[in-house]
Amino acid sequence: MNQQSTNAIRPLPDDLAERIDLAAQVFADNGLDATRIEHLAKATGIPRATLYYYFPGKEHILAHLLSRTLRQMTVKLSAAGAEPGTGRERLARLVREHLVFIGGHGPTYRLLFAELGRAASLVDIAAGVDLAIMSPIREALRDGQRDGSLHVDDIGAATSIVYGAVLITGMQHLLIGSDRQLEDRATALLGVILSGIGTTPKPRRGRS
Amino acid sequence: MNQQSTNAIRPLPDDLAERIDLAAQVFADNGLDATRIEHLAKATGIPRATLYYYFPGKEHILAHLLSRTLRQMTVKLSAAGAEPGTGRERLARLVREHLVFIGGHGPTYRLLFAELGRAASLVDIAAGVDLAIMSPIREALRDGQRDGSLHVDDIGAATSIVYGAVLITGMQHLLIGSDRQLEDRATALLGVILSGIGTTPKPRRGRS
DNA sequence: GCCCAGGTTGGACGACACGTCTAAGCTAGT
DNA sequence: ACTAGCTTAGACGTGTCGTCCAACCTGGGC
Repeated sequence: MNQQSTNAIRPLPDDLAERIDLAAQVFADNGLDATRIEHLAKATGIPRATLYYYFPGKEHILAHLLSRTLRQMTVKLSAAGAEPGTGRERLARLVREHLVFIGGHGPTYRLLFAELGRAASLVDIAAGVDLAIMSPIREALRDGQRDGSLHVDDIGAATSIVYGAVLITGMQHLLIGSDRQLEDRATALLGVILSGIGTTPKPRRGRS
Repeated sequence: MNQQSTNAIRPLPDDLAERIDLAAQVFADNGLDATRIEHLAKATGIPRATLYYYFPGKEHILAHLLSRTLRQMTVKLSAAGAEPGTGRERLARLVREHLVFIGGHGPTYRLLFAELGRAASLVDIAAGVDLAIMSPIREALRDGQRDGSLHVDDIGAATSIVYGAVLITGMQHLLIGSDRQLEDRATALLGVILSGIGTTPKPRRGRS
C-alpha cells in the first residue's frame, strides 16, 4: 500500500522524496502556524510551485512527514519486537531501540508529539502510535507473561507505563539534553519498571 | 506574581477572564494554525477589538490559557503532594489527582501536550511541567525512599515512569475514552509501578 | 533530428486572515 | 456636567496561502 498517496498528489521522484525530509526541522522549529512555504522551499531547495505540484498544501507536507515517521517506527519496532528471545529480552530491545530512534529523529519525533495533541490533524496519529509503538510492547508483555520472564497482571497499564516512560525520557533528552547515553537511560528505565518501586513486608529485599 | 501579565497587555476584568477560557476548546479542536480570531470571538462572546485590547495577538491568548492551566496544576498537585502521609500514599494521591485533572480539563490538557512538542511556543512548557508535575512526584519518591514506604534506586527514571504512565493513560482517556473510571486506572497504574513486572527467582511471589 | 507529453518552475493574482487604527458610544467617578 | 478609560464596529494595510499561466527543460518514440 502506498500510504504517501493520501498526502502527495502524485508519487514523488526519489531526489524530491529525499529533500522533502529537510522540511521536518523547519516544522519542528516553528510549528505549522509560523512555518512559511517560502521557508520550506529554501530549506529543501524545492521551489514553491514544485511543492504545490506534488502536495495540496502546507499541511499535507507535514502529514507526509509524520506518516513516513510512523512507518519508519513501525518497521523498526516491529523488527525489534520480532527478534527471537524472551518477552523480557524483547521488551528491553524495544525500549532501547525506541529511545535510539528518538535520539536520531529529534525534529520529526517532536512533530509527532505535538500532533498527537492536535485534534485537527490530517494523520490519525493515535492509530499510528498504537500500531507502531504500543502493539509491539503489548506483544512483548503478553509473551513475557507466557514464557515466565515477566509477571504482568494488567497489560494495558503496563503498556502505558512502558511507552510513557520512553516518551518522557526521550522528550527530556530532546528538550534538555543529558550527559547520560540513551542506552544507559533505557537500561535504567527498564530496571525500575521491572523491579518496581514498592516495598514488600520482607526483612531484606534482594536486588534483581 | 501576576504571571498573566506576560500574555495579557493589561489585567483582565473578571467576567472576561472567565469567558476567555472558552477559547481552549477552539484551540484544542483546530490547533493554532486553523483557529481564526473570529472563531475565538464567537466562542467566547468577546468581540475581536476587545480581544486585541487585552491581548497582543492570537498566540498570546493561547499562551495565557496554557500558563493558567500550568498554574492550576501546580496548585493542585503541590497540594496533593503536601498532604500528610508516607511517600507512597502521596504518590498514589498525585497519580489519582493528576488523572482526575486530565479528565476535567481535556481540551487544555491536550493543548499542553501539543505545546510541549512545539519549539516556537511563547510558554516555557518544559519548565512549567517540571514545576507543576515532576517536582511533586520527585518529592514523593524521595520521601518514600526515606520513610521506607518506597524503594527507589533511580529517582530520575522513576519520575519519568510515573509521569509518562499518567500522561499516556490520560491521553488515551481523552482520545479514545474508556469504560474504566480514571480512579480505577490510577489504582491499576500505581499497582503495576509499585510491583514491577519483572520476575525474581523465588518460588512464590506475594501480591502487594 | 523532430515531435510530443509531462515535469519543472517563476511570478502574477485573488482570497483570506491578522493585527492596527479610528471613532463613537458607554460607564463610573469626581 | 465633565472626564478618563473601557468597549466595540468596521475600515484598512500587510502578509501568506494556494491557484493559475506560461515558458523552458527532459526524455522517449518515431
